[in-house]
Amino acid sequence: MTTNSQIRQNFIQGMSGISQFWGFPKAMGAIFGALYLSATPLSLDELVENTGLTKGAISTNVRTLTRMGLIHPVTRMADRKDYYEAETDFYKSVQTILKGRQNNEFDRAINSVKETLASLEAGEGSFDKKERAFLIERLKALQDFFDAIDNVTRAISKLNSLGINTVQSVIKILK
Amino acid sequence: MTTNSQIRQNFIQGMSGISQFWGFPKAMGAIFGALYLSATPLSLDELVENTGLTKGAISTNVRTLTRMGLIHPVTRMADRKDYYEAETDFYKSVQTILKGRQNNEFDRAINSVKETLASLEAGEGSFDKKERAFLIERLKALQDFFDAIDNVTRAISKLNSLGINTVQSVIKILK
DNA sequence: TAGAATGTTTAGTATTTACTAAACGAATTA
DNA sequence: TAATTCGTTTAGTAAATACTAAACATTCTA
Repeated sequence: MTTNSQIRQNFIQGMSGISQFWGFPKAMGAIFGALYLSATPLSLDELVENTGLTKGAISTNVRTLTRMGLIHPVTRMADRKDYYEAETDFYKSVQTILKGRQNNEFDRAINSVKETLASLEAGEGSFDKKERAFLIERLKALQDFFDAIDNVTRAISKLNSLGINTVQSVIKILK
Repeated sequence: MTTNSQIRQNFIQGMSGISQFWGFPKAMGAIFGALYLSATPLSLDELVENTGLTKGAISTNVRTLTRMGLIHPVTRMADRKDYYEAETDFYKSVQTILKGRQNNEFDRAINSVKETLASLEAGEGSFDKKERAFLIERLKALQDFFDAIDNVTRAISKLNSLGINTVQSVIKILK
C-alpha cells in the first residue's frame, strides 16, 4: 500500500534529482517540490518537517529560489512567520532566471572574447597578415554565436508576455 | 606590448571562464579555446603545451568534448598521434549536446513526475477527493512544462537543418 | 525589560569534483 | 623481443560545494 507521505516523498526526491541535473543544489528541488504539492503556503518550519533539511539549509535555498522567481514569500498580517508558495507559471520563472544570469556572468564571459578580438583588430601582437585574418575571422564567428544565444534568451524572456498560442506557433515553425 | 602568446592565453582563459559558467570543467574551455585558435589540428602533446594541463586531463576532457561534438578527432595516416580540431558550426554542436542530454538524465527526471502522477490517478494514497484533484492538476501542469521544454530542445536541434534565415525570422517574431 | 519565537549567519564537515603524477597498456619499430 | 611512443586509467589531492549544528540577531509578547 502506498501512503500519502510516500507519494509526496517520492515526488520530492524526484525534484531533488531534477534540480541536481540542472546544476542546482538538491535541497532546492526538494523545497520547491514540497511547496509545489501544497495547496497552501508553507512556513520555514513546515518545510523543515516536509524535507528533512535543517532551518539553515531551508533559509538559504529559499532565498535563491525566491530570487529565481520559482517561489514567492507570503506574509500574513499579525504573523511573524514567513510563508512560501510555489510559482505555477513556469515561463515567468524562466524569464526571471534568464534575466538574472544574463546580467551577471554571461556578459563578463562574452566580454573576454570581445577584448581578444579588439586586441587583434588594434594590431597588437606580431601575427603575420594571414594568421591575424584567420584569428579575427574565428573570433567574429564566436561572437556572432554568443550574440545569437543572447537573442534567444531575450526571445524566451519575451515568451511570457506573448500568448501561449504564439509560442505554439513558433514551435510549429521549427518542427 | 602584447605578445601573440599573451593574446592566446587571454582568450584561452576567457573560454575557461565561460566553460565554468556553464557548469563544465575549466579545462574543457581551455582545450576548446586552444583548438579554436589553431588553423591546424593539434595533437595531445601540443594541447599540453598550449594549455598547461597534463596529458591525463587533456585525455579525459577531449573525450567529452568529442562526445559533445565541439571538437573532432583527426587521424592522419601513418601517424599514430591523435589530432583534434574545433567544430566551427556551433549550432551543430548545440544539436549534439541537446540530443545527448535528452536521452540520458532528462527523461529519467521527467519520469519521476510521470510516476507520481500515475500513482495518484490510480487512486493510491488516501487523499480526499479535493486534495487528489489538486495534486493531479499540479502534476499535470508540471508535466506540460517539461513537455514544452522537450519541444523547445527538439526545435533547437532542428535549427541546424534550417537555413539561418528561418532562424532569424523566428527570432524576429519573438523580438 | 525578560523571555520566546523566528530567521540568518557562521563554523565545521562530508561529499563531490577536477585536476596532477605516475603506472599501465597497446601498438610500432628496431 | 626489447625499446619507444602514444593514449588511458588509476590513485591521490586540493578545492569547491552543500549541508548540519549551533550561535546569533531581531522582533514580538508577557
